[in-house]
Amino acid sequence: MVSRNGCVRLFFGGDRPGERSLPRGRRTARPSGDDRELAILATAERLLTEKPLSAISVDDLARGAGISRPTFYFYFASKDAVLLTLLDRVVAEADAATLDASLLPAAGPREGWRRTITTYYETFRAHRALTLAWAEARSSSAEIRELWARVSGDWARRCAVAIEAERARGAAPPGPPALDLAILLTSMNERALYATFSGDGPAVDEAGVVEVLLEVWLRTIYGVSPAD
Amino acid sequence: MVSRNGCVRLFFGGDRPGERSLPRGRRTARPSGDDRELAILATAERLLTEKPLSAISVDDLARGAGISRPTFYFYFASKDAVLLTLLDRVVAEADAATLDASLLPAAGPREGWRRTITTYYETFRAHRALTLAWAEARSSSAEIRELWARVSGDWARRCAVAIEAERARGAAPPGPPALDLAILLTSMNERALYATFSGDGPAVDEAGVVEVLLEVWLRTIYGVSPAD
DNA sequence: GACGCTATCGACGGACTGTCGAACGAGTCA
DNA sequence: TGACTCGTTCGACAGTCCGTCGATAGCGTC
Repeated sequence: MVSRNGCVRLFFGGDRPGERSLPRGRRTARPSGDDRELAILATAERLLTEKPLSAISVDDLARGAGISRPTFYFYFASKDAVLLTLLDRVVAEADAATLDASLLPAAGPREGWRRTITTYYETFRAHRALTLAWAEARSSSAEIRELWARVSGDWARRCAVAIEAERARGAAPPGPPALDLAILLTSMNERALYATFSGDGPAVDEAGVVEVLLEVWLRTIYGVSPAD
Repeated sequence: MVSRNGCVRLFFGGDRPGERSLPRGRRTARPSGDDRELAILATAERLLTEKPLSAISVDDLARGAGISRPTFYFYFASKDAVLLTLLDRVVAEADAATLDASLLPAAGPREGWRRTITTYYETFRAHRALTLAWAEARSSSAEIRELWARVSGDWARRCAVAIEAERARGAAPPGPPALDLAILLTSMNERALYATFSGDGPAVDEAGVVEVLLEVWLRTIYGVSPAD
């Protein structure tokens, strides 16, 4: 009796929403394992829009998917594993969106950076509940922490490359190491978007947050600081 | 049988470390309630340097303080209440440090903002374990979330006032609402320091983080962004 | 010396977790 | 046809943690 995990993640890694394989007409008496899996994932995403991750038990997920608690463990090793699978999907989506955005030609730096920030913003806004759960689970699950570290590390490295390019072509002045700046700016985006989505703590309102973020990015990358 | 909480928080609010009242020589047979309280708090702070908040049980705290688990509940309503008490102390310390820093005259803007950021940084660095626990508990406890919201809100408002003053005296150019900028910059500091302290995810190293943060603040407050 | 306040703990009930082992249905192969 | 496997399911168990109730014990005090 081996858990199906791992396979699940690979499955979703290569999957695009709405592209499920065929068994549309014929049906076996019992729903298939894949249906169960999807039911668990759907239940998780639905419940997360209603209450925080910590208030959702394995039993909730199992009942929501129409199975018993032990059966849940046949599909996923834990509640965190479900979240991880869900996040893999969002990450894939974000990567695709970033790629698309980077292919379009930009009118100028402001336009280019605005698109970069907007892409990031829209991707997570589209999965607001998941984003909040992600932040919550980062404390409790090492795997989720690692996934996050990888994603935000990639993101920061990509931005650093872009900053260096701007410096190389003379559009941006020299300054602190580009990677350090990129890390700080992406950290700011992460934290600011979390605050805006969750609504606790001081936050810039949802309508204006991208423009203000953009302004901070532009001033940081293209501006210079005064000498005392 | 009423829990002592609330009183506890007031007690610590007005307390400075090392200023305990007198019974140094004489001793009652049983350690007093205040001793127990302090023992619990000390145990919590010690254990937090060894493992994350989620890995510490009420039983751990009780045993560490030399009492049984039910007795723990005589002193604190929950594990989170202990953390809240600890955090109140750090917040008081941070407020005092900020006040001290704001009284010194600064040589110029760079020097002034550096001191502001350094104060914030040093205060939390001095209680690294607590800072990480704080972030962890923000998901699970509404009270801790509110304390955090209050503290970081105050902090952002104070910075906004300073930015407006710089604009008023002509040292800083106009730009987005000062409070929005202040919220983003303080969010950046918060997230960046957490990353630097915890070491997971991309982070600027501890030696350099204040200088790079400072550069982002200065460019954002005093710089201008290019038109496309 | 009876009363009340502070402090203490054993024991309980409840929520949740993760696992073990039995069982059941569907396909396959002798 | 029966036996054997494999994927799937769940009841039941053991374990951890939590928060509470009720009994009790010392200390001050009126």
